[in-house]
Amino acid sequence: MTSLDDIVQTPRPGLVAKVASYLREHIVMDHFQPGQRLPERTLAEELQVSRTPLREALKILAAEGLVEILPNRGAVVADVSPSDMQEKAYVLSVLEQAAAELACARATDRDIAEFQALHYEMKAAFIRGDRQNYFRINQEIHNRIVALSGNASLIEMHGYLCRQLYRVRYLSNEKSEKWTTAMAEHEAIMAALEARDATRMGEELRNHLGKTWFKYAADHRATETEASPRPARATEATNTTLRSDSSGDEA
Amino acid sequence: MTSLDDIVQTPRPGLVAKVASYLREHIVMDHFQPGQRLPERTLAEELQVSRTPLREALKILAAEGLVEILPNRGAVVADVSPSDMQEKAYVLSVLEQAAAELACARATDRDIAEFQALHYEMKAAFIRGDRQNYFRINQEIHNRIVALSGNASLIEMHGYLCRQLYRVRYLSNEKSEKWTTAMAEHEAIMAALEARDATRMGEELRNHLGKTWFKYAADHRATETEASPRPARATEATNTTLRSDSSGDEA
DNA sequence: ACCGTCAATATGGCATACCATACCAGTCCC
DNA sequence: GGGACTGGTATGGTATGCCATATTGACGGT
Repeated sequence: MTSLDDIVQTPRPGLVAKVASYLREHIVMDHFQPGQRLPERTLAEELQVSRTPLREALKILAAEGLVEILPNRGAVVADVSPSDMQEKAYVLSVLEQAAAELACARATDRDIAEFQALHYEMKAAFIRGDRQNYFRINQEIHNRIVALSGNASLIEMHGYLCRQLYRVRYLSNEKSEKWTTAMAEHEAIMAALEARDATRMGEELRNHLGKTWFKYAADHRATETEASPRPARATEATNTTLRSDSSGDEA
Repeated sequence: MTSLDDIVQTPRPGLVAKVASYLREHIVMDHFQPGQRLPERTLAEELQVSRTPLREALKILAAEGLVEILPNRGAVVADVSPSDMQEKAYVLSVLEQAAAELACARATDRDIAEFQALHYEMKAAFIRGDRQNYFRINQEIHNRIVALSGNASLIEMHGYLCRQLYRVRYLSNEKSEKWTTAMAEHEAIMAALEARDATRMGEELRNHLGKTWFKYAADHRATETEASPRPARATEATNTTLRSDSSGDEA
């Protein structure tokens, strides 16, 4: 009970919210293996919380599709099959297309300038071969397009899908050799935005996402047989992380 | 509030799932006023369950957007503003458009025949002035189109939005005088499906939904002033939710 | 030797008790 | 007389204990 005081320093957002954020983060960042069990007692002990907030957090994550709760058998990290992936990716592309159309109409010159800046930042990372930053900026651009749509529901559902796809999206980025074409598509998207051609931008974006995920599917099928190399408990270092952050996410 | 006992006899799918379904049903069917508080103890007593499963159910419903949980202040039935409504409806139209395109490609002759049957059933209800059945069959048709898309994620998100819109959707149906045009639009949708013209069907459907919701907005603004059967407090508390959206970047 | 069944243990589900916080009312001081 | 502060009460948040169920390993029968 020593470290409980550390937690209680930020009693504002509620414990379950913290636990949920923490688990969400780790699942999304692929620190937990898909299919891995999440036993309540041990996890609760590791996180230094009791089972009740943990259970409620798991219910939230289940509603978000990140974990699966099997009746009387506990929670496991959601295992998203490649076909699920493709379906989700399709919906994602539809949403982003719609977002692009809205964003095109709403974007100020200032917004477009910011997109251009991000775009060239990403291009820089691309040229340097800096996949980490490329990936991050890429995500940022997509998120901003959706944010610019101004449609809260659209933003919410986009986030929902992104969380489920983040893990594999990242891995896909690590592997793919088709960086170059993806970059070219981004150029086209930017051009459409600058021209404020909503329809074209939507189509380019949807096409871009479609290709990206088709590519992923190919990569995945290739490596599927030799997967699951590590059992990976991956639950150390937890005690410090839970309480310190999560005061304000956002941005 | 009596019927939970029937449910509680079967401990099969878990109590929280039952409580969640029960509350979801009642919220969606407009048996609870938007903004109405859901005090844990009294509700738990009424439902003959303890607070723990009720709390977990509320967390699920919060993740589904049907209730709002205010930190340290409890849960209230989500109050969806007209602008929220329109945003959600827009996303709904986008999803159904996409679903229609997929469905057009996948529908068998048998499926199309079934749609025609439903369509004429609906037309019958229309002519009889039977709004109840008209509404039900209408929903059924839309749901089947989405189901036919074969995309589980699309179906899921469509259901998610429908639950949030059901209440007002129903009320809108009760009031609107534009039945006739809606019926005509359905005719056009059917025609496109029969012709297996995916693009046209998508556009017709999206247009149809767009009009429906525009119409709703007009109706709602007209009756908004006199539409408070209850004092409807808790309208002030909408700004601070514990929900942490906007995760998708940052490493 | 193998399969089926039973029991033991581990784990999730639910209830309840306790604690923290927010809201409200009453009083006291300015 | 009004405003601010403080104590009480109502309500949500968290912890824990007990019960139900599922899984697994061992033993006995075929």
